Amino acid sequence: MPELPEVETTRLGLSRLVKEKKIVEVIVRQRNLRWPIENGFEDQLRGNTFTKLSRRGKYLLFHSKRGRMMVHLGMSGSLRVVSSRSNIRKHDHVDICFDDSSVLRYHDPRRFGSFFWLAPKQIHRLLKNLGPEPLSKHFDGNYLYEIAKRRKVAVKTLIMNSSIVVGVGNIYANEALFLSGIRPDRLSSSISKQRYKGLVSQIKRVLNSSIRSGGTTLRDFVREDGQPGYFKQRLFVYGRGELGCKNCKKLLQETRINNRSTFFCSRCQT
DNA sequence: CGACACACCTGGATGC
DNA sequence: TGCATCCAGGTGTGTC
Repeated sequence: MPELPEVETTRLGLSRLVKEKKIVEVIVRQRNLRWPIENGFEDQLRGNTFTKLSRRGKYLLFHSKRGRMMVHLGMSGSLRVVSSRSNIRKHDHVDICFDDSSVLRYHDPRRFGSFFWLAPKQIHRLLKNLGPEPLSKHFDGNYLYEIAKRRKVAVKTLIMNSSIVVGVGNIYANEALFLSGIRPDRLSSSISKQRYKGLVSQIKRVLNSSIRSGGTTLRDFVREDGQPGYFKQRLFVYGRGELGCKNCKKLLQETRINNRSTFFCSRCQT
């Protein structure tokens, strides 16, 4: 999936294309996503209009007068706006059709994504335990250090825990640890406050930088217009297992932490 | 409470 | 060509 930059890229791109249009039809071809799409979901949308598109972590929230549609893209989901209802591909699970004949179309081969309808003021249970936004001022070195010193996990596992901070997935966790010179397998409680300040600023930097490039496309992520993101070319470690460190040329190490691919330079990261 | 394995699902790459 | 195996951007749930 989509990590935070890809979700934000989707939000920015979709916003003007879905707002202030009347929804005339909703077609759900596959209800069995990560959680089944509830019966009645379509009825909440039909005749409705999106007024605003926001994001919490990796969840997109489509606001309307009657409530909000909450969407998660899972590992392989993407949303785009197409000009007509035709040309349906395999794994196009949801169509939201507007009165100008454009269609907001959800595509997701692995079906780890999800769609929910939220009543006004309802806070979904999946949003209740989320940590701060990584790009907000609430996420800083002091905050992360205070949590880290009480935990006994690898620092990479720490920053990928959405109850501590949202939006840092496997790609950007690898990148931010490289940029701040911290080995991903270091025990969270063994790292100084100063180094956490550096880590936090690199997390913010890499996420912002990727949003500006339209996110990272590895295989199937596409933006709202069907174009890939261009941040892949600027990755320092993720997916570069056989290659040398871009900084010192030493061969990168590849390992697994929490069963996720992990890349680092044993010279530049300590 | 924290740590961790496992679950959900398809498709692409790789190896025999 | 076919089949088995492994791996992939996430994260909630259950168990200890």
